[in-house]
Amino acid sequence: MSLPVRVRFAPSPTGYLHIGGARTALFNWLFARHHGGTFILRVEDTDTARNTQAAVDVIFQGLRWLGLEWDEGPQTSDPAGPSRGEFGSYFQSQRAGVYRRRLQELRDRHLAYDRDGAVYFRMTREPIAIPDLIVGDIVRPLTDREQADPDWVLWRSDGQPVFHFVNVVDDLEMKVSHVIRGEDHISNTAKHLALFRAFGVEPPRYGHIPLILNEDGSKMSKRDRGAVVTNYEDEGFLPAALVNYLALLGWSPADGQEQLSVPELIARFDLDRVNRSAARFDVKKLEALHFEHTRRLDPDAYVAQATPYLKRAGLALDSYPLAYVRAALLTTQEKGKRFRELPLWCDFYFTPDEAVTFEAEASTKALTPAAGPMLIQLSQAFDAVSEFTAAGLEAALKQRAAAAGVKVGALVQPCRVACTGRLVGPSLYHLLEVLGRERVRARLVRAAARCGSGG
RNA sequence: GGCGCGUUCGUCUAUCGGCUAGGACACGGCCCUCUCAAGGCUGAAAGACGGGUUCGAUUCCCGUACGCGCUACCA
Repeated sequence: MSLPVRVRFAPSPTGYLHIGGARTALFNWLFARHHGGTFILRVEDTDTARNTQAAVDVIFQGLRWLGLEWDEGPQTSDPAGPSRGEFGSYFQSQRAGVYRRRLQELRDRHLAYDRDGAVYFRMTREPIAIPDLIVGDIVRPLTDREQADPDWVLWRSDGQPVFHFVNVVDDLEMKVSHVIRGEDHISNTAKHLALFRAFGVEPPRYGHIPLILNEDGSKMSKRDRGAVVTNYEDEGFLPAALVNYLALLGWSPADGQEQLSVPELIARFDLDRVNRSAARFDVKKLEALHFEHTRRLDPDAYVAQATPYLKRAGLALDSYPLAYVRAALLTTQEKGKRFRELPLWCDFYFTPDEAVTFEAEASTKALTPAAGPMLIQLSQAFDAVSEFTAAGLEAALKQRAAAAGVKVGALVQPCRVACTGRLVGPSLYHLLEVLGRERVRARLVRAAARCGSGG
């Protein structure tokens, strides 16, 4: 590893960022960060019919959400816009001159020639050995078709260079040291190696990583929800959790530790512990990691992450004092839920007392005729509490239960439903404290009246 | 069809010839408990198949099956 590490992620802007592409980007990024190298973003936008600036934005947004900042590459999604790095442009659509120059170079050396209006590469007739950092050394003999005619097209008759050519030229020009990409490119590598040889330069080192499959083992297509990175953002997964999960698909640290922060991943990631076999995507495990990462978040970060999702869901957070919003959200942190489902756990904080709605099952189970008087008594007991805190409220409620000769649960559930409208939610005493004396009183009284009427 | 890559509990994985095959997620049971959880303890669960090599194979080699990739003037 004498040369400086330079790796690249080279997506084609097709309108979405594939989860497999995201993991390829992640492995490249981790490898670069681990070795103090450079992570390059290059946009392969040669398909002018399909590629749009909006599609480029989707990729940028996905990478940024995951925290995969690039050291070299475009600064804006406009192909003609500015870029960072000395080897730009980083949009293939802007690099026609480079490709033409390189093509001429091959022609001058009689390694490229015209046939039927296209330019062909004079491919080696020998089997090609592909050294791979992950799969091991592979020898790929020529296929029967290649035996008959090993040469292949570099430049189409319509005036466009082909993928294999621009890919190699760019890796060469951008001084890429390691190519980490999906194993679907493993056979293509023979062509790429031959091209590097034709240019008379040392090829990069290759590492082909296995594919990601659906949960049922089928191939992921763009139609699969789980294949699209934005869906994970919409669902409210923590990016650090997705990064952690993705890293574990095909790679594992020597000691088997599974919860890893991004800095830990950077410190420990390397190619020698990457697998060779395809892995299925298991949302349950992602959820488990999301749970762990979420609980470990510092309170301010948790509030900052959760807030946009709740606003998007229509909760009027802005109508409440910041301290109240913060306290309310923090009662949900230990639940470790996806942010998308957070409204189920905290919408009652942001609902006027008279507008709390009771779920049908909650109402029948907890707001029984017998519960009415108990709620009134509980309300009075809470009024008598000097400090309206979780500890004080817990003591008061337990005292009330003992005095009434009922189990604590017989009081807890009616109280919870009265205040939240639901049977599940954050810790009761904590949510009462956050709601405060006035709101709690109003809700208990209102629900008590409802008990009498039989729902 | 040809060539290449892959194959350990349901899932992700550990194992670099000695394994009573370990961990995590998911699942079952028990405990704890203000709901749902979480947490603690615990249970069930794997080496695709067939040959070799070896004192000994999950580990090395070959074959078969299955999956995937490439085999384009797609990327």
